[in-house]
Amino acid sequence: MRKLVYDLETTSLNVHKAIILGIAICFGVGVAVYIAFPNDSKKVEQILSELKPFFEDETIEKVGHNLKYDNQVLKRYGINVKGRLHDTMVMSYVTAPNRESHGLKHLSKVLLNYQQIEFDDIAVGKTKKSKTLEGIDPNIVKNYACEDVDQTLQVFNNLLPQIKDNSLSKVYDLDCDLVPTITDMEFTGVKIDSDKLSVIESEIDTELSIIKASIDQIVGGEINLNSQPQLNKLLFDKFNLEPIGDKGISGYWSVSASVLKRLLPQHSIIKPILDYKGLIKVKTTFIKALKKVNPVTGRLHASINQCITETGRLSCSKPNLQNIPSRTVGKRLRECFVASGDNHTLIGVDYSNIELRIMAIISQDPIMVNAYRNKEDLHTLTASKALQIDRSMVDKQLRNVGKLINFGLIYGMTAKGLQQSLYQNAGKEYSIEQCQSFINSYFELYQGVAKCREELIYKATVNGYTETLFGRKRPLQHINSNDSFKREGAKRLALNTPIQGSASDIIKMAMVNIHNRITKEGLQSKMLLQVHDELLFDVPNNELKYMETLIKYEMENAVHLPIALEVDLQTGETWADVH
DNA sequence: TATACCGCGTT
DNA sequence: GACGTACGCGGTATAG
Repeated sequence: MRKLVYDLETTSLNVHKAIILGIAICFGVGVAVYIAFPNDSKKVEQILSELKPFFEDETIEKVGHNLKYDNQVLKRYGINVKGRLHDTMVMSYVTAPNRESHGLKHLSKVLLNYQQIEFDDIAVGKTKKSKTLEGIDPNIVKNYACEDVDQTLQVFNNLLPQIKDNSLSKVYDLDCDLVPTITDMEFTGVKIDSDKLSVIESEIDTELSIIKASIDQIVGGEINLNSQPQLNKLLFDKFNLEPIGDKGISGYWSVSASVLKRLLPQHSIIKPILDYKGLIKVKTTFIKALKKVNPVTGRLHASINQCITETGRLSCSKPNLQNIPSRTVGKRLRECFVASGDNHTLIGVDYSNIELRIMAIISQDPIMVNAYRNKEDLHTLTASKALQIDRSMVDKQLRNVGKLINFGLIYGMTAKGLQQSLYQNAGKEYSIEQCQSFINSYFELYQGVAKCREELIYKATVNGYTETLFGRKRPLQHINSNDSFKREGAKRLALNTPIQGSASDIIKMAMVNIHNRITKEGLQSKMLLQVHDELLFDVPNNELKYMETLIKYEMENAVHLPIALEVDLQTGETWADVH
């Protein structure tokens, strides 16, 4: 099999503006070819069109570092890279998700003991952020680019045996298959209704100034509500409120929302402060984020990161679209995520209770498995058993308590954690003892889960890592620590990571299969976002019915497990309509 | 200007 | 003494 190892040097990390300065290519273990492109888009296009057949040859394996980036640049020049992909960043990630860096230079240093030329040493620019290779002597760029290609191939050869020896091939292949999917998602971006965004912003501005005025009046002067020291002075010195909770490392009392809520009865200023904090967060974080629309494409292109989390989940940044409000005051912002045109519709699909189902599958707990097979309501069942009441007595509120206990299980709950969760999310005040008894009753009901937890912890203790259903491994350095706090933390991860990570593996499989079908069948539909157990699509209306069936099928059948997976699918004009 | 800490949005 | 997973990112405070 022939291998094409390649690396591009561009003037900007923003792929929609990227101008190629250099490209180094090496066919297998051979001679590196370096081509310097002048800052001349015609010339770039001409040379790239000559290289196109190699990139698009299905029989040539491709090796690169962070190919999501390079392939996106190539895509912009009309090249759709085909053939088996190998990505050394992904290799680093699956072999050691906790590695301090997955950067090529770091890998080269720690795996091959080679010190590469640093970008900062050859690039020019005033600040670290604005450094660029533009205008640099082509010979210098050449050495830099060729070194990257050389080291990429060496890192590849170094890590490939590790993947095979540690049975990581399955998740490695999965993550490689996902690269083109994510490349396309980033490239596509999402359409934002900027007019609606402006309307929402001005409404929030108005409300903010009203609240701010009333606060200033009560205070009798200006105060910065974002400042913990200033709020401490105001509340605990000037107004003499009784502090709740504890001081942080900084020496100030916490003034977080949960603390402020408990201070509500003490002073009339607390309510407007809470309102202000909620709104200012929406303005400074989320509205600001949605304004980062790319002027060239007119769409919002976030970074979807594949090699960050230790569980195998994706993350999202610049901006983070995985934490746009869905329940709190800013949830209206989801109305600004719209279909790409008049004849397009959004489809939102989420797995229902995927993590709990995986818990049932991993543990093979008979009560839990039966509940799912018989389509019983697990939250109600949990509530009745944990609270030791008859099932007919479980109302909506108590069902919610059951739900929170079920969630607590996944996170490795302690009595204290459960107490806080029940107070914050359900407004229920239980004693530590009561919460401990809930947990005890819980594990009495789900004995298979209790046993499974012990086994997972034992396995982690022996192996030094925990793993997902599909073999993705997460090292747990502290699992045998003498420090009980660290050790207990690692024990929670020994349970949580298989659940969270397996769910993530499954949605990744679904994403790959859906993307493959869209590509192979020549469909115009686009996958836009992934939010851990949820996918968002933009589809032309003439594909709507077909895509609904396709997506539902591929998500529910991504993998066949002892308990069936179910998804909820919705269609609509905006993200708010489909969630 | 860079870093630490706090706080908070999602799952 | 900490006491629920996984993140990204905004702000202030502080040190350089």
